[in-house]
Amino acid sequence: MRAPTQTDRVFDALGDPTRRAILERMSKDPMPASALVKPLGMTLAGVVQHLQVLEACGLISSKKEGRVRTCQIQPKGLSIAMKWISERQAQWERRLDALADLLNEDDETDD
Amino acid sequence: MRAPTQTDRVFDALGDPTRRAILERMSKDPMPASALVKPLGMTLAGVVQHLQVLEACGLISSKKEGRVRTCQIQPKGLSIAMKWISERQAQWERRLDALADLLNEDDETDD
DNA sequence: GTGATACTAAAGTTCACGCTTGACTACTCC
DNA sequence: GGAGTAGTCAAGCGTGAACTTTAGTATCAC
Repeated sequence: MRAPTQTDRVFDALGDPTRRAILERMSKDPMPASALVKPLGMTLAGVVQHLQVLEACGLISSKKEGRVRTCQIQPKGLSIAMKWISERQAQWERRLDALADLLNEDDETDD
Repeated sequence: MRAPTQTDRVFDALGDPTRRAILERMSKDPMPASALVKPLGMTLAGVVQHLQVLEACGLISSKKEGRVRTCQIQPKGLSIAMKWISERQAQWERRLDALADLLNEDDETDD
């Protein structure tokens, strides 16, 4: 219903194993779409659709020279996912800390 | 075709916005499934299906007491996703470093 | 016991997503 | 120019996933 945030789009993109495989290859080297056809065992059109999703959410960028479009990872996109995860972890740790404080207070009142 | 790894399962789970909403709430406080019915606007059965996915991949854990099953975040699950992301970022940075080294070598031979 | 709550399990529906196909454009090389 | 390559676009197909519904079990409160 509500418009998807960039975090939504990034996690949606990362949710597909083929797209993660693309990112794994691209984090080693930039490459054109056609280079992914054989390793992924899929048509060029299929590959391109994945690349569009990855580019739309900022996980990769691409530049067309002549007839070949070269794509490369955009680390900033990954850090959006990173941020969401570490926020959840931080929240959980804050909760544990608060719990510990509560227990300490009980100890003190016990004295 | 090949069996999904835990990383696959974690990212698949995180790919759904409803499941991320569940994790956001649970990182503040543990809660039973029924507590999510109203905020998510969905039947209990639907909520439980999401919780099963989250538990199967290790993102949450649950314990049943009486008739209520209380769930809480399992930070270890999140760190699996974290690891994958930082590996990609590290790979990309290594690539940039190698590129920089190459340029430096060229500079030296220019002297 | 009765009724309400909290969950479980199975089956059915619906719709979005991943992928292919086919037709097209643009560039490169002979 | 012609042949082959790289990519784009639109349409369509099939499957899986996110729900719901229905029916059941177990627990709590009275």
